[in-house]
Amino acid sequence: MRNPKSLLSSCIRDPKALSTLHALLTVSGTLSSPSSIADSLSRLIFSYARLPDLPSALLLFDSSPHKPISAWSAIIVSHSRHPHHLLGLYHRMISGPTTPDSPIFSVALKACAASSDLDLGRSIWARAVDSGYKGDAFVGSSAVKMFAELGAVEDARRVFEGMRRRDLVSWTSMVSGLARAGFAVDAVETFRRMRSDGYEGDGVAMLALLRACAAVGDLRLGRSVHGRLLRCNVGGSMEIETSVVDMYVKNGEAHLAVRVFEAMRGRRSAVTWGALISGLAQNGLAADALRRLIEMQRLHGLCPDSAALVGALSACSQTGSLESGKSVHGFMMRRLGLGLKPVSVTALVDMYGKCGSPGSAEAVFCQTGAKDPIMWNAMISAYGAHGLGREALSLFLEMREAGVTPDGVTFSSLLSALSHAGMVEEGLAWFKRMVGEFRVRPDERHSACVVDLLARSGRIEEAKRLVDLMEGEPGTAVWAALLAGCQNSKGSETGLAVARRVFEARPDDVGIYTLVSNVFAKAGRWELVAEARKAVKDSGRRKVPGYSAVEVDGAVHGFVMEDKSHPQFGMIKQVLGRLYQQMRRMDCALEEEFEVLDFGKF
DNA sequence: GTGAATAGCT
Repeated sequence: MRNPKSLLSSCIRDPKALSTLHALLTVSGTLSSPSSIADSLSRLIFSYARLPDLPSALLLFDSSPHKPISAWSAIIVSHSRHPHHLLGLYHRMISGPTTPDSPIFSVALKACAASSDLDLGRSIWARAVDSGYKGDAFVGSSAVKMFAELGAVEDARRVFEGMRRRDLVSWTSMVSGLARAGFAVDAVETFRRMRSDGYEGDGVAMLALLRACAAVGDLRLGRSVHGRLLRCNVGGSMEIETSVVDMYVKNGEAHLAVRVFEAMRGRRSAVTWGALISGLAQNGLAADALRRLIEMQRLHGLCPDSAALVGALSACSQTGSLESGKSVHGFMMRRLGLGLKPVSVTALVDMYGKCGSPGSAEAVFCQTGAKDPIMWNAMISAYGAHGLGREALSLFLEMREAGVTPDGVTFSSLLSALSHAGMVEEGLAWFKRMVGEFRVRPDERHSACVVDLLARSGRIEEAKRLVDLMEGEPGTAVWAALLAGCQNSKGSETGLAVARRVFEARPDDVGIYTLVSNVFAKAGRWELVAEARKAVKDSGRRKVPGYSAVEVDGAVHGFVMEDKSHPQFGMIKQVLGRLYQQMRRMDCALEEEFEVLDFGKF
C-alpha cells in the first residue's frame, strides 16, 4: 500500500476519503505499528476534528491499540470546545502510564476555567509542576487565566512570578486576569512592568488595560492609553473603541465619551450605542440617554439590545419618567418576549419601583420564574420606597423560603423599608439576626438604617450608643441619620453634643453642615450656627441640591430647594399647604418649612 | 492543531 502520510495528505478535508483511509489503516494493521505511523494517527484525528467529526476521531483513537502521547494530545486538544469531554479524556489519560505534554496541560487548565472547577484546576497545575512545566509560557498563561477567573488571584500571581520566560501572551494573561478580578490598580501596575520588559501590548492587552482604567478611575492613564491607540493605529477595532467610550463614561467624562462616540460614525454597533446610553444614564444625563435610544432606532435603524434597554430603564428611574419606562418595557416584550434576562427584569422592577408604581413592579416580579438574589433585593427596595414595610418583610421571608440566601444588600433594603414604615421593633430584631445568624458584617448603610430607625422613634440615646460602639469613624450617612433624629426631638443635650462632634470632625460632605447648623439653631447656639456657615463658605464647596421629580402627562417636573420658578408654583404651594394642615391634624412630625422649586422641564 | 479577549448591564 501507499505511504499513509501521502494518502492522508491527499484526502484531508474529504470525509469520504478519510473514512476509507481509516478503514484501510485499521484493517491493514498499520495503526498498530507504533513508530513511523504515530504521527499519521494524530494527523488523522485532527483531520476528523476539523470536519468536525469528533465521534469518528474518538472511534479512531479508541480503536488504535497503541496510544502514543501525540495521539492523546490530538484527541484532547481536538475537544477544546467541549470542556466536559476534554476533562473526561484527561482523566482517562492520567489513569494510564502516559504523562501529559504542554498542549494537554494548557487546554485542560483552560477547560477548568470554562467549567469553573477550581479544585480540578489546582490538581492539574500541581501535576504540571511535577512534570516540569512550571516555567512553560503556554501552561503558565492558561493557569494564570484559570486561577484569576475562578477568584484565586494570589495563585495566579504565584504562577506568573514563577514563569521562566514571559512573552506578550503571558503578560497579557496577568494584566487581564487582574483587571477582571477587580484588582485594577495591580493590573495597571503589571502593565507598566510589561512595558519596561519591552512589550508594547496589542489589541488584546489594550482591551484588558482599558477595562482596568475604567474600574480604577484612572483618567490620566486612560487618556494616555487612548492617545497611544490613536498614534499606533491600533484603535481601529470597534471593540477597542467601544471600550474607550466605556472607560470615559466610567471616569465620569461623558463629554469625552460622546466625542469618541461621534468620531466612530459609521463604525458603531448596537453594543457601542448601549455603552453610551447606559453611560449617560450612569452620569446622571438621563434625558440624553433616552434621546440616544430614540436616535439609535429612528436615525440609524439599529435595534437596541437588552443592555441598551437596561441603560434606558435606569435613566427612566432617575427622572421618574414612568411613561418612557413603560414604552421601554413594551419594546422589550415585543422584541424579547418571555426570554427576558434577569438583569432586564431587575431593571424593570427597579424602574417601576422608583417611578411610583410598586404594583407594576410586583406584576413583573411575580411573572418571572427563576429569580436571582438581585431581583429579590430590587423588589424589597420597591416596597420600601413606598412605605410598604409589611410587604417588604413578607417578601423577605418568602425569599428565604425559596432557598435564596440574603446578602448585605438584601438587609439594607429590608432595614430601610422597616425604618420608613416605622416598624422599629422588627427592624432592630432583624438587624440583630443579620449580624448573629446570617453573619453579614454591618456596613455603613446598615448602621445608618438602624440609627435612623432608633432616631426616628426618638430613641436618640440608644442611637448614639450604637454609633459609639461602631468600629472606626462613622461615615456621613450615619451622622446624617443621627442628626436628623436629633433635629426632630426637641432640644436634647445629646443632639448638641453629636452636632459638635460632627462639626469638629469637619467631614468632606457639605450637605451635613446644614443638619449640624439646624441642630445648633434649635439649641439657640447662634454663634455655632455662624461658625458652621463660615466653615462651609471657607471650604469653597457648594452643597449639591437634592431634588425630586414627578411626571405629569408625559412631562417631567423637577423640584429643588430654594427656587420658585415653576409656572404653577402658587398652586403647588397651596396644595402643599392643605396637605400640611391635614397632616398636622393627623399629628405627624413635620418639617416646619417647605419650598418647592423647579429647574425647568427635562 | 497548546496560551491572553470579543465590548455594554441591576
